[in-house]
Amino acid sequence: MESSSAASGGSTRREATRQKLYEAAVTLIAEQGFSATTVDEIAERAGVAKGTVYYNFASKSVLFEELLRHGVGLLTASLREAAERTAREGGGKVDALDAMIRAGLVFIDRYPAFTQLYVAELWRTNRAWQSTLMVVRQQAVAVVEGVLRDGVAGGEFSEEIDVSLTASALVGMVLVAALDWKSFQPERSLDDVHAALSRLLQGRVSGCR
Amino acid sequence: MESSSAASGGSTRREATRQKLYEAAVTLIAEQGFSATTVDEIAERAGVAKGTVYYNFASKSVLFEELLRHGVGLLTASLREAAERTAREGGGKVDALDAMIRAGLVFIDRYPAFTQLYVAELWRTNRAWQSTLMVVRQQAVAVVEGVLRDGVAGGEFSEEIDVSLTASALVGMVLVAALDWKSFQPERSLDDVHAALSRLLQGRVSGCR
DNA sequence: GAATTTGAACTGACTGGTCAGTGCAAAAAC
DNA sequence: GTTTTTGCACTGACCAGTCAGTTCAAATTC
Repeated sequence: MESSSAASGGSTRREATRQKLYEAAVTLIAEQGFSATTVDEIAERAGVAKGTVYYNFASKSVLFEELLRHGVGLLTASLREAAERTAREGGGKVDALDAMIRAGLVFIDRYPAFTQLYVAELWRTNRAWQSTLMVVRQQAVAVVEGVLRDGVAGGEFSEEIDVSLTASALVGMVLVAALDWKSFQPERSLDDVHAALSRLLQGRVSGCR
Repeated sequence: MESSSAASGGSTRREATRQKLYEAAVTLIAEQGFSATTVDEIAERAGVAKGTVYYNFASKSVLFEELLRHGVGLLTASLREAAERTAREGGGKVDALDAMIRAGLVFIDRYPAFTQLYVAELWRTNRAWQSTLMVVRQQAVAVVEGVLRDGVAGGEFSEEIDVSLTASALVGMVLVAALDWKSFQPERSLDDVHAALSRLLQGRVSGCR
């Protein structure tokens, strides 16, 4: 009979409160950082009693860790989807990279606070959720690396390229450009930003005389 | 007879303790974040009493702000020097960009903790030192933008490029690649990393078939 | 050149406040 | 009638910032 649960993951009501808590936590932590954000603030912004936070999550750090997992899961899925879509449509690996750049921009456009918070935590050492972060980072970067590797194997990219470093650099390019976009020129359109990054990717800035 | 001070900037002893405090603070804050790092920890690692911190800096945030200013000052000077050197040696703007990439890598190689901490704070809003951070960021990015602008004016780069976005993207490329290098593949050489990024800059990954 | 003074630099115990996490009885939702 | 949420008082640890007192090297005096 499965009692009162929705299809997959537990009761709907509970899921809704958890979602509210995620949303409250993500913006507050993006603004202030993890330690500077209090559980009382999170509860207040979510419109929920403090006790409810602890009814739903074992601790403040657990809430944060699940938030990270949840967010990066969305990003990874989106990147993977973009790569697969171009493959289905018969595009080359350059098109796949370009589509992933766009997917990254769309993600950041939609979840700027999450991105901000993720970047702020990624290279920290000595934190409780460091291992979670590493796992989850690898999932996302692996998608980009996969496309690069396939491109090299298929002769579309030079054999000289360093897959993992290039993947990091591409991620960095999109990440920083997008965060600056959102922070300092939020009025610009996504297409505009995408065009600028495409141009850079294809070496039309400094190569290809 | 000018009493007990050394030539220019206040007593030497004081300057030495401030330096020790900077060094202690930068690593601790890079590891744990600003709020999670206590003044007691900073004092202990610097081998100094807590009171000394407050004798030398008005508050924890002021210490941090001065640290930021100090660090970004070093970076900006280094980028500017790289650009000027290539100009003196008759290199083009592509060479200047390449030299700045190297200068960025050298800086991050030398001050990884500072870089880490800077990235973690850069896109936060609502923090006391936000305005300091903006000013200081602009100084560094402006150097890259200047080279791009000159390159466009001199016909070396396409007129289509978006200067400020491209500058952000380039900074991001170097930043993320270097942080990943230091965090996950620290055994690699700087030349190696530099070569990979040069290749990407010159479009030899996906453009220029 | 020994004795004394000066003051910048430093010390560390202490204070007042903040915050994660708890406990629980009653209400609401399902 | 079970699950979830509420409201709120409470605890104990932790921490930024303070301040009365100490140190010591250079300057001054004798």
